Amino acid sequence: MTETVPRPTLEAVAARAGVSRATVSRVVNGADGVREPLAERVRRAVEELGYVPNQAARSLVTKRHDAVAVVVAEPETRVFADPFFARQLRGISKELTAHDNQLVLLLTEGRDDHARVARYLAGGHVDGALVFSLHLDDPLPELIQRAGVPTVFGGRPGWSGGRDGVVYVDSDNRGGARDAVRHLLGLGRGRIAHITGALDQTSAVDRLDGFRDVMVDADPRLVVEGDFTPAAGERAMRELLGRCPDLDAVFAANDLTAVGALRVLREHGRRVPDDVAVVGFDDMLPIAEQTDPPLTTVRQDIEEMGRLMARLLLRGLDRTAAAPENVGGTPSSVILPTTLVRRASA
Amino acid sequence: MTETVPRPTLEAVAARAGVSRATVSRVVNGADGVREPLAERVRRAVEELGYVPNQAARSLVTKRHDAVAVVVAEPETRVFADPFFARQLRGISKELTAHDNQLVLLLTEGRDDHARVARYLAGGHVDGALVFSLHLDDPLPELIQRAGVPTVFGGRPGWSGGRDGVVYVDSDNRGGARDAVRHLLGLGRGRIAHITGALDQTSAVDRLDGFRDVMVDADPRLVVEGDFTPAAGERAMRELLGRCPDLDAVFAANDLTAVGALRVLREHGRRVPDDVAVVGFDDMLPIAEQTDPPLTTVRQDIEEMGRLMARLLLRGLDRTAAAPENVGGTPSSVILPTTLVRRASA
DNA sequence: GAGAGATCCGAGAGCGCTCTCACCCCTCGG
DNA sequence: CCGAGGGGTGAGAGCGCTCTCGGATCTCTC
Repeated sequence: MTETVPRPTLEAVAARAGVSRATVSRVVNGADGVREPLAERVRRAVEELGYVPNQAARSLVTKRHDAVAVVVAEPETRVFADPFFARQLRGISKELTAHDNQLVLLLTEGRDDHARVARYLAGGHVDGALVFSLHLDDPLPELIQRAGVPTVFGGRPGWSGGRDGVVYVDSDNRGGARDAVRHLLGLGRGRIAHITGALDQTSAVDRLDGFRDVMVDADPRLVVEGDFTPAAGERAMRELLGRCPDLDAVFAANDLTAVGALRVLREHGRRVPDDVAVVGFDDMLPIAEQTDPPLTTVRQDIEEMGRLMARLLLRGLDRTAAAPENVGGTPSSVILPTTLVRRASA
Repeated sequence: MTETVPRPTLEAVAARAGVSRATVSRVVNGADGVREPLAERVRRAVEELGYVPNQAARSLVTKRHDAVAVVVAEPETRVFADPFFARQLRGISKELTAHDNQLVLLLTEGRDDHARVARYLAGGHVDGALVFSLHLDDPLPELIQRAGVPTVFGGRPGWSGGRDGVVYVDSDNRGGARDAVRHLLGLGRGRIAHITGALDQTSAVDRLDGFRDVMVDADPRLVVEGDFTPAAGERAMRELLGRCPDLDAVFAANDLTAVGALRVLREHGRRVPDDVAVVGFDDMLPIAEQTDPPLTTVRQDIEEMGRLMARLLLRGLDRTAAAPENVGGTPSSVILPTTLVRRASA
């Protein structure tokens, strides 16, 4: 299991190179102002001793950690079942790595865990936080704000906290939903149903709003609440078929929901898209391509969302102060556009 | 974006409570030896000032971080595509959280990144590391060992490093494979093919060995190399059908591979299991249940593997020294049993 | 009621690093 | 050839915490 060995300190390197700690520090941190022969001697000493700076000591004085926490405020079962998260995480990871920042993943294990997370953030382990998938009644943003940790949210938090400094990255959920429904209308469909996502999340609410924007006086029985899972899609679809057997289109709050809906439609012998057209949301690959028929859906660039979240945070931390695009001071929220992807289901 | 505010220090709390730093430290760390009225005063001061200990300062002296790195030595595309990883991570996360340890996720972005990871581990950010999904030629274990970080591997590393202290958690891949093939034999199948996993990983090699244990003199044309992906499953299945149209069973190195194989079998009009029986490996839910027909497969408890990895590491770090099961000194590797799950495909 | 022993608390050193500031030496202009 | 100026280097303080150790206080016991 490889035992831990006492590491050489700056002091040791200094002694070996016959210089002061300050000089070694300068060389190690790439500051100039050390003449070449000396610098070389220091580098050799570092090499020979296998010196690696102690981060704890360093952060103690610099108050920087070069680490960012990613908080997923979701029951973990969902986190991993939903590829959405993975994509976003990937974007984040790329961006952070590019700026030499570490990613500290904080998974919450149920509600009580929020306090633990807040404690961790307040403990000064990380320079900032990226928070995902908040629910409306979630105490986390409140706690984080109190902890005073710079934060960027993924998805518009349904909460303003009285402060206007809340920064988030979101897709244009409402606009995307409108596009989806308009597309169905354009196909000549009139009885369009909507299976919502979990309505305690703003993304679900926004998509529902988009649906209603277009279907101003839709039959209320055509809207059924879901929760973004395939299981909910199935349940909701069954309910819809029972209530309104004459429906000719379904706009599902996401692709997973659509998958569930497709399954039930097939079960009931409804042909897609001939009898019922189906549109999803997310363009979650490869799922969206492999359904039968392949799913028409609203694409959002999830990885880009992640990347952007990280970039906004780092910018706020002055990490990329030198970057050319970094004019204009404090970062503000970003809404990414969506695009309709036509496949066979609608 | 919530600006960072100077945090109160131990000193401040001590001043407010009218005691020494030492006393506050004792109270905060739950050490006994502080009389109740005083302790209460300290707790109030902590509360009022919103004091949270500075971790950097703390680790500087204790040399503990209560954090563990999880290193995934896999091109990230695969990491997230494969639910395997998610399960294991979940087990790890649970166990770590239960012992108040943080999970630091290190994703490697290509080969060069190994150096970055090694540097991070050597930097003394974490108390130990959990490393996954190694490939045979991977330089990472070597680097990690040199960094002197206690480590537990997920899956037997195909590398011993000359030291015998390597600890890992693995499934009984070879035994599981034997069970799968014997099951097919028991079904009266004689022409059993095997689609391997990525043969630069020990799990794939072990499963192949298990296959050969039972099919001692199998037609070598019945073994095709894959890489654990559905795409490879399709390709390999096509090749197999071309080479040996008379095959009557397939043992796939994992469920994803089996999914690909099933697709191609259907395409070619072979009925499963009537014409060709198929067995997978992993019992990856829900995939394994939702294939058509539902997949017979070899189950391994992936989450438990993760949990166990974390437990072994923490034990090695003396975190759980008081735990009753913790007799017997240095932890050693664990091989978890597998079980055959019979569904419809074989 | 006094001494021994246990208990509680505070002073202070030190973890490994960064960063300021003062000092030294080297160079160059007059 | 001497003094001013500037760049290179080192001394030392201090980041916020833990932990040892000695002294003060308390509790018994006879």
